[in-house]
Amino acid sequence: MGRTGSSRERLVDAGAAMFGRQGFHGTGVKQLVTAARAPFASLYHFFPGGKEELAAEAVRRAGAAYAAIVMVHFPPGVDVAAATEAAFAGAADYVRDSGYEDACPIATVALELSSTSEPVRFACADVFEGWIDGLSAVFVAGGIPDEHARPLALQWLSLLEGAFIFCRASRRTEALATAGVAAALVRTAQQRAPDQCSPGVCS
Amino acid sequence: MGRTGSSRERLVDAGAAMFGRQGFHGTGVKQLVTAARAPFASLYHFFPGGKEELAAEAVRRAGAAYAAIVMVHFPPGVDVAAATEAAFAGAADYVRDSGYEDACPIATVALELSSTSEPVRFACADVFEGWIDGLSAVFVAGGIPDEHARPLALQWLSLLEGAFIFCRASRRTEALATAGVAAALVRTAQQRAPDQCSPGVCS
DNA sequence: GTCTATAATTTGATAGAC
DNA sequence: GTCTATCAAATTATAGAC
Repeated sequence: MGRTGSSRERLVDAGAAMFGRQGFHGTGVKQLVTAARAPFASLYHFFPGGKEELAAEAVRRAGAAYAAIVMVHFPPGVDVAAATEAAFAGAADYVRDSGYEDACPIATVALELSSTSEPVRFACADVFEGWIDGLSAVFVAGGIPDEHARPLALQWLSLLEGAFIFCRASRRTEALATAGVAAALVRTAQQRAPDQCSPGVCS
Repeated sequence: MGRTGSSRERLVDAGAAMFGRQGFHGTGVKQLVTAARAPFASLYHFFPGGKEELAAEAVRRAGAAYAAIVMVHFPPGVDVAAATEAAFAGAADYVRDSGYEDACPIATVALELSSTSEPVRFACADVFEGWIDGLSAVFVAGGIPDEHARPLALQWLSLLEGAFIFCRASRRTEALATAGVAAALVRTAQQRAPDQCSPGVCS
């Protein structure tokens, strides 16, 4: 985790990494402060709400970091379908290279806490909404009609998140490879006029 | 949970329900035996491997039950696209009606334990593989070319699993509705000859 | 802001009688 | 197979000195 930044920063970074890999309930606060090389008391000094408050902030940080990783594949002017293929291929490499430990940094926490912690659920929803908005924007920039951008982004991200689950359980990248092909269908929408829209690419 | 079946059966049923909703680490063994109305000692009598061994069997039971729920929408002769729309609409109703607590019964456990419990990871992978095979079979029966069936099933399930995550976090059904439209694209593959296959529906 | 020590509870799991 | 009692460890969180 390194020793960069303040104790507070290191706690959030450690939380982003550990909650993402082990989940919320699978990560102990002692393990967390140790990994962060932060004083134990600092956790409750900076986050009076304890583990839950730290998790909410860790989710936001992990979400922002992951958005940046995905958006690297969408520089201005890039072909949307080609970028999609590259993004899914990159995700597959990343999951495999981590020994199938690292995939989506917030999905596990989202599923664990969406029914029991409103602050964390809201943080997850907020991160997801940011991803949808970001993808929609690059889709529009890439020539996708405005009204198709959001549903396509949602389908694109659903394919990615779902495939992550299958890849981690099977320890194979087949699901991400296959999902990437489907996500690249954005090019189909790109080549159609809005009034000829095929069911499946718009909702 | 009822008081049907043996203690062993009730433990597995309770595990299937509670691990699905609260995750593995979020469910305590005491809470579990209480819900199952089973003697505490029975857990370790029937499952010497403890919580982990019970979880592996609960995953298999929950997976089989969920497959049945989905397959209800695919009776012999049904139109695959129509069945897909019905299945996703049914999933959206189910998630909403549960207060966004119940979605995929094994996804949370799969993400929590895929890196730390080989028996549970394998059970999840096994269940997923069964779902893929089952869906592939109904796709083939519905006229999808053999070589397209498995990738389509994987894409279909990835869309469902991913959308579940977004729906639970956002407490809205938009993601499932949108993913359902994309999944219904199977009809596109159905109407194309294998050699004219569009990228996105085969891999 | 960080230290040490510990409170208070819960956890998963076991022992031995019946 | 089930009972009661309990263990040892880990858990989140807090108190009070510095």
